[in-house]
Amino acid sequence: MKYLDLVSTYEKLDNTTKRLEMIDHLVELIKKTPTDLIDKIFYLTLGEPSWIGKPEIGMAEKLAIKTISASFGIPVKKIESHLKKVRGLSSENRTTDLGSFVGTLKGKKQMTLIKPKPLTVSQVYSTFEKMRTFSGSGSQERKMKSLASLLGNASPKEAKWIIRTIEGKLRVGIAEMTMIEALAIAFTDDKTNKEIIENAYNLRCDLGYIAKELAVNGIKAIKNIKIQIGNPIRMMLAQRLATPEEILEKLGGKCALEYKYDGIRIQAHKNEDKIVLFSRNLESLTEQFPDVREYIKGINVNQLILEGECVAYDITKNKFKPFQELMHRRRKYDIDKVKEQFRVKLFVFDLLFLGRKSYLNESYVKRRKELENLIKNNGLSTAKNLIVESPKPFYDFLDNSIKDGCEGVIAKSIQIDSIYKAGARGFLWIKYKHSYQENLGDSIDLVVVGANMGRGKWAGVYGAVFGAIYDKDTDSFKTTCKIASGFTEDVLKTLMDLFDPLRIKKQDPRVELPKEIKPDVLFSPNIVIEVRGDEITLSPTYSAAFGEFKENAGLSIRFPRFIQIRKDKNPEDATTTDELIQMFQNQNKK
DNA sequence: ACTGATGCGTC
DNA sequence: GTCGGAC
DNA sequence: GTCCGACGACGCATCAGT
Repeated sequence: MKYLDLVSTYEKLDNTTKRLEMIDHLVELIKKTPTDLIDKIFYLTLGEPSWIGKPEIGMAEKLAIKTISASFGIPVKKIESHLKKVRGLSSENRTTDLGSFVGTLKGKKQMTLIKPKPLTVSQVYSTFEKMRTFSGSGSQERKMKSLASLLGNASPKEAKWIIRTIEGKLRVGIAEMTMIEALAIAFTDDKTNKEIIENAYNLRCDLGYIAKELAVNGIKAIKNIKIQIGNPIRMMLAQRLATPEEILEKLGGKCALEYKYDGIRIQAHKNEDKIVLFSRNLESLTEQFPDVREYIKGINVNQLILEGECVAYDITKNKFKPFQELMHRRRKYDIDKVKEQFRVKLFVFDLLFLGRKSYLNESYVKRRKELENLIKNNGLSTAKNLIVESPKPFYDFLDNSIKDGCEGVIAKSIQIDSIYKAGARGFLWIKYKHSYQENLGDSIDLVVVGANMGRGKWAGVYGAVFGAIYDKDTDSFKTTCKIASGFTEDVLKTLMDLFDPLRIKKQDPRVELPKEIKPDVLFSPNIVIEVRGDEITLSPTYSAAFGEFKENAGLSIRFPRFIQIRKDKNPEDATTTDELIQMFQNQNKK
């Protein structure tokens, strides 16, 4: 099979936003793919499952640019400035990426050369597989060589999509759910079968495998896919709603509330003495948390799958440590040392498998009850919970969760149909975070001092904007975060016009930008925007309130999002260093 | 042995 | 993680 | 309601370059 067959599907997908049309194109592709390549098609377009343990390719935009620079003899600087220019220009089409650029380069070069033989799917796939295996000194060079030779044999269109694949973003508007629907139609002529396929995918988490199984053994085999201890299960996610009242209504007037701990989610599998741990995205966490493995080992059951939130805990102060500190535990080396320094607790909140039985289709109430029977006297706790039937106790429980150092609550359906449903499907779980409460005092006003150009669907507008606070003592503006979320397309366009007259070539002397941060464009400090965040964090990067709480650290914002432009504010009216310091102190008192 | 750049994972 | 857009 | 893809801060691993 030619790689061009794949590429032409990509091109078609790229030219439409209609989902039904996309599915048609995918069905056509799947139908003409030989059985032995079906899994590879899936891996090339969606990526391979990470829990299998293969190393990543370890190559993304910058290294792709370096490769292109070497093989076409164009300086890296020139490619980067070209991209910047082109990203600032057009908006209608999505041809402003590195992949398209390579395509045009190839186009020019090929005028004089003989057309290369078309690449095959296996050729491209196996080159990527080979690149994963390179490591150690000189490995980057070898990866670039592999990529360069692939590009050398590629037509302009092939080159474009090879680069997009390497960048890790096809950006054509399809992902797992669309592929599943296409599978159902292609192999069973009945799109309602997507539920069966999705169900199997939830238990196997490898669409390449599912697709091949479907191609070889049909839908019957898919129905037979069952939980295997040691293979992760796709995690159930929570929806969001704006108020506790809405949540209660959605869940039928009553629900269970659980603390939403600020840590990382762990799915633990126990088979006799063998324990494996998975993250939310099904990466292995087994090696990182030997202490968690011990806790699980202590449960007196042979086969078990459960889920919980793993939080860093300060034993002497008897309270949680910030999420940032838990991240010290996500490491490969010195685990035994760091495990003492950052003790960890696991708050268990769900049971998926016990003995020989799947609990996925049991109700929340039953799963929770079984869980509470299991988690006794073995170093584990269940997530704190309460059943509520009205807003008042909801708010009280929420307040308590914040006082106890959590982010908020998860509301869970206690109806009979409240099964464990993988993916963010349905409204059986609804999260409500402290930060959703529209407390005006929680937002901050930042001066915009620069921006980066957007990519993909944001080509032609700013992709992110740099925000700074005002430091009265030094009469200067200190950056504290980038803001990219919360903009509508209209606002984004408005910003282009608004900042056009404020563009400057050289950095304003009153603005302090950390050297790690590289804006595409600089603005003279003028426009103020309102920004909301979940939390103020200690920052190794930003210079706002630098050194105030920690050596060589400033303050930044977790999950910053744009609220509105504040035309009524002058740059000197922005949130000040003192105010930010005050906010940080208040937050840590809780 | 160290630093900076880059990638990739958590949220 | 947050968010908005297209369906 | 679903699905998708724009983009955030931050910590660790890896590699190139010194």
